[in-house]
Amino acid sequence: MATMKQVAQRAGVSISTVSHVINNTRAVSDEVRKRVLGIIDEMRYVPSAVARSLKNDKTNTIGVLVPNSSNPYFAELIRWIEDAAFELGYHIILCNAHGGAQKQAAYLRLLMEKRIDGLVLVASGADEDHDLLQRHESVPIIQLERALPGLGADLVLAGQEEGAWQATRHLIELGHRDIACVSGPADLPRSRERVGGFLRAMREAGIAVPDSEILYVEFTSAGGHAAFGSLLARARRPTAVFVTSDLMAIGGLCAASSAGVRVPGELSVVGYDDIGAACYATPPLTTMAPPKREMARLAIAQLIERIRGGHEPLRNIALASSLVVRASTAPLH
Amino acid sequence: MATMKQVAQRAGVSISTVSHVINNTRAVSDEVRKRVLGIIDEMRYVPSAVARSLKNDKTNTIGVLVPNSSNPYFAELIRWIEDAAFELGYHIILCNAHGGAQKQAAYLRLLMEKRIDGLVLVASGADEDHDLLQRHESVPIIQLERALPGLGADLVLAGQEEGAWQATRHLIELGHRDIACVSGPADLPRSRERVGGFLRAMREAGIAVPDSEILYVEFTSAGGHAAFGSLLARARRPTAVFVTSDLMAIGGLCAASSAGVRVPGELSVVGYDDIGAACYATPPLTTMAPPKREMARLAIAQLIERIRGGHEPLRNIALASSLVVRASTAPLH
DNA sequence: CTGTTAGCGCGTTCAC
DNA sequence: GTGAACGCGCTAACAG
Repeated sequence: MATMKQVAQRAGVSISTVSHVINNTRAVSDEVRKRVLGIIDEMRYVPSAVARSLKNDKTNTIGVLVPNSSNPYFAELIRWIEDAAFELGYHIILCNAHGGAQKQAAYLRLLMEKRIDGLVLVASGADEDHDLLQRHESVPIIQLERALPGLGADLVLAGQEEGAWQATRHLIELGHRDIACVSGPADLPRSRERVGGFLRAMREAGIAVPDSEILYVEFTSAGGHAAFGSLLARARRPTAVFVTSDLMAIGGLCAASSAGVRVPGELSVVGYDDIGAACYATPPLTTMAPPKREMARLAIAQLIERIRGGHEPLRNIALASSLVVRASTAPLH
Repeated sequence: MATMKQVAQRAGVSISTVSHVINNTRAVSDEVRKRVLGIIDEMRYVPSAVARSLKNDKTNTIGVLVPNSSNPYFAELIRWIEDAAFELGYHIILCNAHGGAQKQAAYLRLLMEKRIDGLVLVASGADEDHDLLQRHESVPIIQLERALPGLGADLVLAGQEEGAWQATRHLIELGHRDIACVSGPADLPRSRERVGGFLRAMREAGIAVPDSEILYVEFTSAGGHAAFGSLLARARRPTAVFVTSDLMAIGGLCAASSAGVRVPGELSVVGYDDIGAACYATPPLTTMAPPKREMARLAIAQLIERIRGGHEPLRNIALASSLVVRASTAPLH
């Protein structure tokens, strides 16, 4: 690939002149400018971001570390993150921690070597992440949804406890009292918060919740399917279920359908996340919708402000999620 | 962030010694090695990949350009691409063309500046992409699923025409003859190939296909929903539908359910892509499954071989998709 | 076994 | 309006 030097030589000017016509950083006679531009085009010269980065000590790159990018919720989040970053002239290095604390650590190391300008961290919650605290050194971090204990970084979230509370309220207001909760693994903070909101709503409504009404399963459609399977096999079935993610809820809907249980006729279901598929589930899923796009936008904006040297105290930005009522919930009988 | 020079100074050795202990690139006395390693740890020194890249003329980074990363099919593909790349020591820069030829061009430019080692190109098909031909200069490209006309690059695909043929055969073998086809926009090559396979299967079976039996809609669940809406409102309804993507099929299933049409009792539906949601649709969707993981693996392997200087003639790697029979298809009456 | 040195491609003084 | 020269952090070829 052509270099600036070659361009300069070919155009019969100095390297610095070429640099200046490229960056419009000082006056250049029209004649020289045209000539240089011509050569650049002719030689298909493309400036090297890596040399530039070395000089300027910034890469215009931000790392995005998520548990699993193929999960629709994260996929949608990433899409908006990418979008917002691109608007502001940044690129995304996509990193899937994918469960392994090991892979996550490897990625963090690589990101540091790459000298990313900032990091978007969507913590899985399996808190092996303390390694971060040591390494992040002055690399601005924005956390999405979940604050790592002790990591001094800004945070953007859409109150999960509050959202779960709201979803549960919806069911209670429809007259339901026998409400089960299907949650992801108990050790994930994301699960814990949502279950917390559920419990608070129930408590406030004066409804006792036996332990048996809360099922902890894998954070997948398969998990939801299994949970509904056992729930619906009971002698006394709940009349409604709050499921802490749409992915699980959709699995549950599938199980209900096979079991011949009508939703919402016999069973109301409300999910969480408002992934694209929720709208076309059978029946269309009532769910809590976090403002994914806004979260991404704010996260990137805040991160870039930090990158540009903002030294304000840490910010926690909390957004509200909204209940989207579709067809999977109905008044009790 | 600490630099190699500082480490060397602090350890009382030369810069090159530090370099060599880091890269294990020549013998270093145990004593010195330990000392240097100690300082490195103490100073939290992390080598700079950008300086290294400048020197070595490679970045260990590959660009991934897709139409829309939040589409579950692409999201799943990306996840496997990321996985395969990571295994081989490469990172991913994620780029959403997202429709705009403009954004795509901007990204390509940026990727060239970043000096990516290779590019994974999942062409949207809207062939504004000819700009590529000019710029890609010696940057190895691997195309997924669709070959850009005239771009001299390797290709990995899972025969779409063949897959569509197979899906249609499945319906025909179940006894269906009134089979409609719901396709994405007619101008997308992806759509055209799949419709082609459908038509071939029908023709081979001696079944005439009036134009009215092929609906072209948006490549989304909403599109599928709309298509099924109009299909099911007809006086004479098809008994089966081949839908060229699961996303559309799921939208269709939703429409069928609202219309009170039983699937597969009154209507068989087969999709394409085998996205995660297909398995938990209501009913679980019969669909063609491209070997996404294998495609990603092969694509990355081939790309990296090119990066390492492989100069064999261009390769077209074609893989077979497999039919996954679930519960959305049944014998005719 | 270790140190010195010359670039990699670019931005940026400083001098003309 | 233009050019020469230094250095960003690192690797590698060349001495010792």
